[in-house]
Amino acid sequence: MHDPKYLRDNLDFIRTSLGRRGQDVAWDAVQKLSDERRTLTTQVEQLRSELKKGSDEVARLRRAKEPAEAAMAAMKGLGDRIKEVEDNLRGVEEALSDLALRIPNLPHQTVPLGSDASDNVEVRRWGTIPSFTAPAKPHWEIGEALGILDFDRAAKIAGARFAVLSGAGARMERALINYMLDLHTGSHGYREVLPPLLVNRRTMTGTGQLPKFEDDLFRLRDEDYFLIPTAEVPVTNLHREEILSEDRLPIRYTAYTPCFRREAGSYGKDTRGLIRLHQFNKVELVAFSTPDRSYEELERLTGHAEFILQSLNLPYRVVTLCTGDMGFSATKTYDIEVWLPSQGQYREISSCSNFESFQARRANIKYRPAGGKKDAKAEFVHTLNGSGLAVGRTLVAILENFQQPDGSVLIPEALHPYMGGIKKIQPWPDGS
RNA sequence: GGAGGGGUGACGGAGCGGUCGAACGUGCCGGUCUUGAAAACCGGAGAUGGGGUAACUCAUCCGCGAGUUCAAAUCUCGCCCCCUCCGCCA
Repeated sequence: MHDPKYLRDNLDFIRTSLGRRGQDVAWDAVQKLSDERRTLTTQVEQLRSELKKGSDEVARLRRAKEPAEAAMAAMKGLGDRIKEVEDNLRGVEEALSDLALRIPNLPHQTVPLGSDASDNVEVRRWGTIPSFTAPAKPHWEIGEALGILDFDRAAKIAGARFAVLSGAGARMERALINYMLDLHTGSHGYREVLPPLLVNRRTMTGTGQLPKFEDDLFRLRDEDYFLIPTAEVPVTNLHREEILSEDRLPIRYTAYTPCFRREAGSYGKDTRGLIRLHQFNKVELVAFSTPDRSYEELERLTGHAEFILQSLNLPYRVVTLCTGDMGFSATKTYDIEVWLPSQGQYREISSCSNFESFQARRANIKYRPAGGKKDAKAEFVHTLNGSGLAVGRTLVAILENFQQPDGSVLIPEALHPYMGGIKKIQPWPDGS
C-alpha cells in the first residue's frame, strides 16, 4: 500500500510509473474518493469540536449549579448529524482503501523496463552445465523409474498437481529441508521459525495476497482461514502492529513450510512432474531492515539462497525481473534460475524481493530509530524475502543434473550426512 | 463443546457518565548531586489523521463494532481474542 498522502499528491506520477502494471486500477475513483475523504474529514472534525465545546459548557454550568437545559437543547441533534457525516466518511474510506490496496508497488530505479519475462536482465551465471551422451531425461521419468516419485497414486488420493515421494525421494526432500535450515541458521545468521500454515484474512492482506489475489489461494469453507502460499505470509506478519527498536534490526528469519497454491490460470503449464504443484515445500528467508540498508540486505539474502545451489554444485543464473514481470508488492526482485538439462533452460528456483515499506505499511510494522534524540519518531521498516530454496525444484534439479547413464542419481556431497550414508539413488527393486 | 473470569499507554495496574490521553508503580530519556557509577531528587516522554515555514494547533484512539446520552474508558447489546475449570483429542 502506498502512503495515502503521497498517493493523493502524486497520483499521476504513480499512474505513469506503473504503466501497464496499473492498468486495472480505478484511478479516477481513487482521485475522487481521496478528495471526498478530505472534505468529509474536515467536516467531521469541525462538528466534533463544536460538540465537545458544548458538552464542556454543560459540565461547567452544572458544576456552577446554573441551568444547563438551554445548552443541552442546543447540542441535541448534533450527535446525529455527526453520525451521518461519519457514516459517509466511513463508506468513502472503505471504498478508497479497497481500491488503494489493489495498487501495485512502484519499481526501484535500478529495475529494467520491460513487459514480460523476455525483458528480464541476466546478472550472473554460476557453475558448469553438464553434458550428456544421451538426451537428458526429465525428472519425472527418472523418479518414476527409481520408484521414488509417484504421480498416479498422488492423482488418486488428491488429484492433478500433487506428488507422492517415497523411499530415497522422501528422504532427500527431508534432507534438503534440514540442510537448508542448518545452513541458514548456522552460517547465515537467520532464526528458525515454524509458523501456522493457516492464517486469517488480516494476515493475507498484510503481505499483499489480499484483496487482489484471493483466487490464487486455498480457503477453508467453514471458517475464514487461508492456506499459506508461502512462509513469507505468516513470518512477515509475525511483527504486524509492532514497533521494533532499531537495535534489533535487521531481523532475519528462516522458515520451512509447505506452500499451497491453486495455480488458477496456469492450466497446461508444467503439467508433468514436480515443477508446479498445489502443495510444495519451501525454505523461506525473511528480513526486516531499516530503509537505508534494505538493498544491501537484498543482495545478502540473494547470496544466501545462491550459496545453497553452489554448495550442491547446481548450475544457475540470477536475473533481475523487469518492471512488467515483477510481483504486485515488490520494488525489486532477483530470480535465481537453476539449470534443468531435460528442458535445456534455466528455471526459477528462488525469488528474492525487497518490498520497501509496501508490506510494512499494510501490516503496520515500524521501528523506532535509536540515538535517544527527541525526534525518534517511529518509521516503517522495509521487508524482504526470498526462497532459500524451493525444495521440490531443488530435488528436480538434482535428479536431472546428476542422472547417470544407468538410471541412478548421484547425491551431492553436501547432502551425504543428511542421507544416512547413501551416496547414490538406485532403482527400488520391485518398482512399487 | 459446557461453565466462569478478563482485555486500559513499553510493562504492571487504578479509574463516582462530565478538566481522563487517562492516577500510581516499573522501565525509558534529560538534568541535579557524584572523581565515575548507583541511590535520591527534579523534569520529559504515546499513536493516527488534518492545518501551519515554525513555536504550535485541531480531531480521533482505553480489544472491535453498534446503541443510550448534551456528554461514554466508564451504562446496554453483538463480535473477536486471552485465561481458568470440565469434556474431547494428537
